[in-house]
Amino acid sequence: MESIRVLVVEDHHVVRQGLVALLNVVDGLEVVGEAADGVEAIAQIRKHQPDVTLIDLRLPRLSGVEVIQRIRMENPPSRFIVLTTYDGDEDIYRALQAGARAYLLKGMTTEELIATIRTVHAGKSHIPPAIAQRLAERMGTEELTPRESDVLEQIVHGKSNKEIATELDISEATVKTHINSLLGKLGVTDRTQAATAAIQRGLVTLESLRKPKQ
Amino acid sequence: MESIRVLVVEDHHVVRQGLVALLNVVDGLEVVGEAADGVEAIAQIRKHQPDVTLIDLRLPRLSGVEVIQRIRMENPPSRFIVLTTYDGDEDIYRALQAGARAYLLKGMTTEELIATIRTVHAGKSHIPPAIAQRLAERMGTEELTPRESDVLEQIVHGKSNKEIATELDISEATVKTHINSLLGKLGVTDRTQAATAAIQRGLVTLESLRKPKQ
DNA sequence: TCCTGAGTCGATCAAAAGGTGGAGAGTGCG
DNA sequence: CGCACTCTCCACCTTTTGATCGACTCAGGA
Repeated sequence: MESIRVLVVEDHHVVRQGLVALLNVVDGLEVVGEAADGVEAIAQIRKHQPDVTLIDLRLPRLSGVEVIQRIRMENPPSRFIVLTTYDGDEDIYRALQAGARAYLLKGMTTEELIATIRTVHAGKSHIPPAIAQRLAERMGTEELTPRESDVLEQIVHGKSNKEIATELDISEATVKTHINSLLGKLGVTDRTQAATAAIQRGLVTLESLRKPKQ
Repeated sequence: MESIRVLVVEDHHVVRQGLVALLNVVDGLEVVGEAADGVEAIAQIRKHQPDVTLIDLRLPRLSGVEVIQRIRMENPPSRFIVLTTYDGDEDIYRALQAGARAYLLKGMTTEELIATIRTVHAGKSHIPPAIAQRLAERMGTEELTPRESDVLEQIVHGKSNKEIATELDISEATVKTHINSLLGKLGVTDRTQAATAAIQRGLVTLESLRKPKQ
């Protein structure tokens, strides 16, 4: 019988090694390649045409979501299992939208990992109940408009309404309008809750907090 | 020549396997044990008396910092290398205070890992420049009092001053006093900045945001 | 004992934030 | 074209927040 051909995409060296080491001793699985960033991942997928790709979402150069989107456009049969430590809901959401078939946390057991690879290879999906639930909750919520997202980002960065107005080159009244709207959509009552909700959901990355620009 | 005896403490299965697999092929290193949580870690350290312990800070049952503290009290020669994906500054700070000799990010290369193990085994310390810098910045900042920390936690949870007063059973005036004080200590100007700063520095965990209590 | 730091509270005031309603301009779509 | 949506802005109002005084208690250390 044919082995399932697996590609591992993960930037953390130690984790990647761990995955490869784990998978290589399993019968019926074969690791055909590794990649440490998004660009490399695309090259490897094109080259090896793996049955299943294990992919981290946080990757240098090109995010996991982008990799999935690009590959899905050119080669439908490729299947993705998203692997992450634990970020926000937003990433999960986008990855599944992009066409990932499964989502695994890095705390999983070896058995879960292997079972999921087999499930996905068989053409089925696998979403942990805890994640499925949060995803369902998210479904009911409205999307923020681009401008509202801009404002939210500024809020997370600790800007006052006046500062946001200056930054985005609009009036303070408009800032208030957007805030009022986004508070409602996020289901919160003030900017502090909006900020923590945004961080929690992965709408804004924690890294971006450290650096003032980009 | 004798091998350096290493213990690996890490709850994420995949990462632990990766570390063990990496270390076992290195000459002069020997992995004498593994542990997946803090309690197990203490048992293993007592049993195997490793030269160097690689330890994650986020562990079930007993945190990495607590493990280091307890072991340091009973057996001075044990040496610790803290390993983490990337949390806040606060954890790094406490781990180093507790007696850790080095701090490594999971994105490190195999070479860095091995070199650090050798360095630490030789009795020296190894702190990456980026972390050393942030640590230095932190030194200048004042510590929050226990009560201020309570208030900050409530702020991060999106509570208003009135709600905080009720929650902590003090008057709103007192809440304001504490907030005024902690804003100064954190070097920020409003509660939203305080909230993001707290999350960033690891003063409050993101997990605690999801669950209302505990 | 005196002093310090922490915690508590009050009053007052200015600034910021949030809530509501309305309203015009632009875009894209059926 | 008409409709929906977004973005923009204004006015008015209430509530919240933050800043700055001062003051009392309590515990612990010099």
